[in-house]
Amino acid sequence: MSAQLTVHNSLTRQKEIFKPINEGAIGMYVCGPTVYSDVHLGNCRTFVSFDVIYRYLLHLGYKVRYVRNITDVGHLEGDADTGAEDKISKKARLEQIEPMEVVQKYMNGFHDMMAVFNTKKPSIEPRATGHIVEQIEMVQEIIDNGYAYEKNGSVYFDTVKLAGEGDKYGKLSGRIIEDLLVETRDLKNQDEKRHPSDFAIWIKAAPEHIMRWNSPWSVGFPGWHLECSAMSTKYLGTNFDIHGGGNDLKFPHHENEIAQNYGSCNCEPANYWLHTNMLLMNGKKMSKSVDPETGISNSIAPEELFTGDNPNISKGYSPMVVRFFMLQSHYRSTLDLTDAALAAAEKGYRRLMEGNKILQALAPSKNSTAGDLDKEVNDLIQSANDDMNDDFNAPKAMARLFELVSKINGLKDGHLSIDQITATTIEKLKATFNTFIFEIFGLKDDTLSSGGNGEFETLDGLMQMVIKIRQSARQNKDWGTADTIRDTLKELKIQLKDGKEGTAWSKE
RNA sequence: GGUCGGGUGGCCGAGUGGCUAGGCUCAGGUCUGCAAAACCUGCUACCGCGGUUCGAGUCCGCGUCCGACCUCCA
Repeated sequence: MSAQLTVHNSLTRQKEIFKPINEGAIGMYVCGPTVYSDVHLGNCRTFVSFDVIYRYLLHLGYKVRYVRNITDVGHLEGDADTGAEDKISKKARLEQIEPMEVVQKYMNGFHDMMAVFNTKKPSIEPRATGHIVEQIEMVQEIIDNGYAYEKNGSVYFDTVKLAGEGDKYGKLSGRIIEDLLVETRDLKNQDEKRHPSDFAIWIKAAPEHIMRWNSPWSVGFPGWHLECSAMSTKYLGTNFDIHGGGNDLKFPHHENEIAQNYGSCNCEPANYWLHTNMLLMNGKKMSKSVDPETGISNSIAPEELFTGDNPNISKGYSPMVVRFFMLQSHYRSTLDLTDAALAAAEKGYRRLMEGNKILQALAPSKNSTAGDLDKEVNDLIQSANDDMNDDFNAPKAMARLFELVSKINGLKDGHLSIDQITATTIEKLKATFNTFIFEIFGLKDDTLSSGGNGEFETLDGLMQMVIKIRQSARQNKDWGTADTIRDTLKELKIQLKDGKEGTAWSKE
């Protein structure tokens, strides 16, 4: 716990004090999606995790250039050899449309989903096809430096040469070249490679391959790993602060990225590598294959999660509930998505939002003194900040907020005395909640009618009228009318809460 | 087989040497016309076996189970 930001660096496998290259500014590159199909829910978790990291860095006052690419060429099915097919190309062939149509369609869908999850847009979102020139230049540099060789129009990275120069190849993933040799299966066109662990950085296009560009070596297309090296270098420089991505990208993608950067400029791209862990469902990896016993597949699309139209869940959950659910675990831990866990998250999310509403309406006492409670509250606020500094420990910071919610409810209930908290502390608490919930965690309060244009005011006015009518019925002991009003509202998913100081309402 | 990471109370999930995580569920209570909400109280766990230590979910060793990557998958 300290005021200093520490991050877990995958490269060294330990927490390190974060020091940006240029004071006050941060360059961050995160591997974006390959847009050949609808966005995967696990992918959403990764980007929500990095969204919180991005938001927190901004909150700390850093100027952040956040680069997240769109992979629209080069990601192959199968090994990166000429026998395999580009994912985008394949989809275009199957759907009989232009590759760029495939890309546009799924990129739009991806952007929509990112908006639904309330993630901030990156500063730059470069596309691989828009940087073919840069990639060809990088291939040439790597060849010139002797780290790559051309064979039959394709260019391969010489992993053996790099591995011979210390720990430069395999450092991130903990792999050594001898192991790679043993593990590698029978691959097509292996004879073009000098070593099985070598990987393609330029691939000669097969006749049926639609996406192709001219290059000094052949009409072809860049290897998948190359785009991230080229684009991160272009927008963040040869050495930048943070590189992130899903855990599963560590090898081969990120390892090869590092290799390419060494090969082209003998420099290590990022100082800190951050990797998010996987999202599981019912304790297992999500998989579209159907279980022969149950007849259902262990997978769910984001839309299905919202609508509830999936056998793995009992009802739909709002995007903010899902985001809250994701925030309750650390980004480096696996997260198990189950119906029960989502239901729990939904309740917790509402408790947090309700707590904040009560807090914001809280009036400080005029004759208050800083008692024990004042200190407790200040300590909890400090802890929440410290937790975020400790490798972005959002779940722990969240726990601190819930402890504060407990205090807030106590104040509302009269169980705790507001005289024990100074007006300054109340103001600080209000600001802290708004900052954490909306700015850092990126949640939105969807328990309110969020239509804007005074829609909420209208609804609230109506509700106050209904509550008044019910109140007079209650005073006349007309329980039938009072309960009819309550039950009817419940059907409309509006809950009435009878308290000591009158009745409040909220949307479920 | 190799590499990496895990096994925490009914469920989810923090926590790296001694101090209540938190959310949800469940049980009892306060309040309430009844209910809900809110509040209070209770349920006090750390895969197994060794070891280090005054003291270990927390460090070390072995075993065991699970997941990821190595092969398309975030």
